[in-house]
Amino acid sequence: MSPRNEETNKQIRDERRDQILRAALQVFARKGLTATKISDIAAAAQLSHGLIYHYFKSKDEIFTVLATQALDTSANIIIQASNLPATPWERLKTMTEAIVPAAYQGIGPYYFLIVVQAFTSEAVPPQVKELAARQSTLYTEHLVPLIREGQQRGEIAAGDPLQLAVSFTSMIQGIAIEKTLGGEALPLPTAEIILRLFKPA
Amino acid sequence: MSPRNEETNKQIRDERRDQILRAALQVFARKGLTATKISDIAAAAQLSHGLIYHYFKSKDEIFTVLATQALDTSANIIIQASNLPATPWERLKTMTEAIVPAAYQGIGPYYFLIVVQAFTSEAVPPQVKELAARQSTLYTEHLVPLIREGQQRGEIAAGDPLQLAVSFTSMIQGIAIEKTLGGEALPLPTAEIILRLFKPA
DNA sequence: GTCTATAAAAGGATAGAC
DNA sequence: GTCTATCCTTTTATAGAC
Repeated sequence: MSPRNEETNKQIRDERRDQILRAALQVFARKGLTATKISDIAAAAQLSHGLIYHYFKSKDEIFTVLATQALDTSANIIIQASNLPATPWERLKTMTEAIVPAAYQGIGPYYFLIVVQAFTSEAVPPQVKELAARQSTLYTEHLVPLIREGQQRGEIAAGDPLQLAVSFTSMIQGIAIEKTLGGEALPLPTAEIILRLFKPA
Repeated sequence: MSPRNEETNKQIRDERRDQILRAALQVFARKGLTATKISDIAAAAQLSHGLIYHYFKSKDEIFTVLATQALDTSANIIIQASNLPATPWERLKTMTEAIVPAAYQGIGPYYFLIVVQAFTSEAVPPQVKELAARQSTLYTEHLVPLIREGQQRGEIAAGDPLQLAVSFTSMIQGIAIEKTLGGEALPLPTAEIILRLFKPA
């Protein structure tokens, strides 16, 4: 029980935990929660399935951790950009340009797919369902005033602000889905194209 | 074995088959293929689970039937509108206005969710995966020339036609997802808003 | 900390009665 | 045509060895 062993062990534990989460993220994104077997995660992480249960209580717990990370991250992008000292249009632009790379690059798309599942599937743990619902209202609470303000300044097309907000989030989610189809790399919409949804006629 | 009994039996069989498919459509859409238990479908259809196997060979077969219906229907909308005798913009408008009610009304959204699953989940039967891949190329084969033509006429914004086609299909899929969140009825984008993606600056 | 072997449960699919 | 009871595979989760 020397201090050095303690520390080394903690490092190993953290490393393993991360390893499992990284592996689970990709399998969950591709197959969904229920279709993912613990043995799938174990294989992807190159660990025995027994060890998974040493680090997590259940499959649902792993999914919940990942979904929480994903939902929090996306919420933070919205909130941060909403509070910038800039015009509504510029804030919307900044927001979109922050989301686009997150949706397109690296492991970002996997997280988006987890979010999609959190929103769409009833097979998800209740805790995740609740969090998703809360985040959904959070989006509109930040986006709607932003859009309304932009409309008053004539920067954004007229119409129901909530409808525009829904259009925006729909587009983002749709892109994340499209991103996963592509074994071939499809050319995904740029921030400029997405922002056309808000352009006055 | 009188003719009357034969006919009546056929009616009953057709009725039951439809009943099962209708029930399965909604459960699959909400929970996904793997998370849906045969007993879920049976409960939704108000039939015993044993009877489901009298009409279908397996859970996968039911899903495959529904996915095929859904993918064929969506492909037909694209193809039909593509071949109209009208300007590219008008064809795109017709197409969008045909998709919007299909995505918003009645059981349409459920079918869209099945399509989303066909595209995104690896847990889906291989046959469905192949069909989805084929439909995906079909979309672009019809949309890309349409967009290119519209660009030549100055009706559609410049840029990679494939990228615009992907933007369009992403938006549609995203809307179908958003539609299912809403216990509360969210105001979904109109065809007019969707078409802004193609509007020249 | 990690693995293998085993128990326990869940769910898909079938058989046979009505 | 329909249901209930049963089988059996799959998968989750645990126990114990290393």
